[in-house]
Amino acid sequence: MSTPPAPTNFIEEIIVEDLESGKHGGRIHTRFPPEPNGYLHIGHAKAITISFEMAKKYGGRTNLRMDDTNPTTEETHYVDMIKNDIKWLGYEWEDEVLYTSDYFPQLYAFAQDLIRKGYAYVDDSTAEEIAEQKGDIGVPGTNSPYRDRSPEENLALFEGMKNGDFPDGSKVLRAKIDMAHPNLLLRDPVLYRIKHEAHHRTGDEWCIYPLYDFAHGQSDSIEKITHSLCSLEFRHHRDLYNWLIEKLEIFPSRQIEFARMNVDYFITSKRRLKLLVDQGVVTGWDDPRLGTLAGMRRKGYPAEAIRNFCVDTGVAKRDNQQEFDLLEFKVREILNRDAHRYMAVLDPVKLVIENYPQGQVETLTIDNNPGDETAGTHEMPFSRELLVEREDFSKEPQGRKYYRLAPGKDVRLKGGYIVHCLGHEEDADGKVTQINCTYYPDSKSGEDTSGVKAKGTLHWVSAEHAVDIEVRQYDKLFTDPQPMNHEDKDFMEFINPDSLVTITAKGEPALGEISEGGQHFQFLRKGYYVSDPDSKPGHPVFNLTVGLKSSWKGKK
RNA sequence: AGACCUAUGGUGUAAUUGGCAACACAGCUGGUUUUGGUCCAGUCGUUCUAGGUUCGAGUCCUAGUAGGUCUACCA
Repeated sequence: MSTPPAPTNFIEEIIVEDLESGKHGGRIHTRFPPEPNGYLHIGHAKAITISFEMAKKYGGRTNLRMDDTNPTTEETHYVDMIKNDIKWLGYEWEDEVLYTSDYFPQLYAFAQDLIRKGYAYVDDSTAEEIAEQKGDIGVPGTNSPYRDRSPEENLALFEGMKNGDFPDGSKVLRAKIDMAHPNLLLRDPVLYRIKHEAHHRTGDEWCIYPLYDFAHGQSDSIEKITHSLCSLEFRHHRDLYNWLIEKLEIFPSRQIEFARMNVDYFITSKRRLKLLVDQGVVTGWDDPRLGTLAGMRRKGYPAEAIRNFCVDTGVAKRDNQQEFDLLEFKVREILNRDAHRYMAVLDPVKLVIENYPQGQVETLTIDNNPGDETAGTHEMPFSRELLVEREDFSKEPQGRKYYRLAPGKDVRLKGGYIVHCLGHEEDADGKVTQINCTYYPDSKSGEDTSGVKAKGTLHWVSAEHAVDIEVRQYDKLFTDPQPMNHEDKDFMEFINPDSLVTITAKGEPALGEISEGGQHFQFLRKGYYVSDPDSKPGHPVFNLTVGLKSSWKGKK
């Protein structure tokens, strides 16, 4: 066997150790176990990345398993969304999607085994009574009065539970461990509860359902998962995970916990996400302002960028808070490489080239990506009347490092000519209505013999040929990077009122052809944009993915 | 308060397992550029505290401090 790749974090160190010691015959098998009751978000992306990449790196496999043990909250709809999101992220699971619910018969048999061995009992206590029996942190609990029922009686009662002889909440199956254990989870945890409720896959077949602690580890074991990776809050569950594996004498999967990733401006709490959707703060679970996979996809974040972000932020056991800047860097990194450059003027003002022939239209060739020769070119019309960005003109520029339009300045129109700014016209309110220029006929891009030097280059569109495009200017959803970390204030108080500003902009003609979502562009000098699924023929819609980085401190 | 986990620049992650604390992002300077983008160069700044072991400690030991997790018939 060849030597395994060098580990880059503590989990990989464990994997390498296991590989070298020949544990499980050198087999590596991980799993991602979402509960199908909500949408996947950036935190899940981290978990997915860790489990899938780890297996990939060490020649292992990864299962996708729906952890569907609670019929009350789970729906098939979510299963479909989850599968779609994971595929989009770029991962393929082993074989078919697996379901914890497929193991219900096996889990039931495990429970019977536990009962026979004297490690579990049926308890008639109410939920409140069980809570009381738990004791408290640092205070031992008390035994349930039903704790010492015989295995025979327990077996019969448990079967009765399964057969629907008892109403919801009247009985539970509990592990018999230690009511004084310092880990509260080992104070006779509930293993099975009665729920006369239809399950999204097993229908009415069952009226008892296992709880997480009696389903998750057992499912890992059934699938012979070697390394079960989960987040830190499950640390205390590991003691129970191991106890059950030991008592059941089943395949010893190993649980390893890592710190989950937090990202500035993103909320990952299912409850809060739902609140934002229900209250109409955002338009849905796929709103581009949310940290859901569906939202980030709609915002134009490439899957590759999200994967890189998750991988490059590493794996450790301390709480972490990732800066939004890094995520945006990862997004720009991919988009700069891949996105084709087009021109769109967000806040247009007319620019007239006085010495350019009336009615003349030239077709100019624009590089799709100056950093990638293979990306090709596209054409756009140039004419006497153009539209340029209002902020690219100044009546009285401040400072000598001003490269844009101002009286007396020379500026290159990207892919076209250099123009000389003469002045402007304005309305009664002092608002600029037109910029007047002349152009240097021998300064055409690619064949410039004018000798004129223009420090600035601007984007533009031909007024006559430009098309209306709907542009959704997204900004961060919150005004605070960690809106839920304020003890005195609710996170809803930090909603950014300007997180979405919708405008009608002027795009170059080619943008008018866009009629479907998911196409990435760079609007020259403005930012990266993606066409939105709301786009219709004749009505293209673009979402701001991320702005271009700017080192210009003159404005904004 | 019991138990468990964690502590390295502004953020995050490394450090050949006891041997010159590095990489990325962010910030700041400058250069290139038909995007004030990209790219390139430079720069800023770090081992929670106190003891101890050792020729030598971010790493090992002790004590403290700080943060996190745990008392659902949720996962």
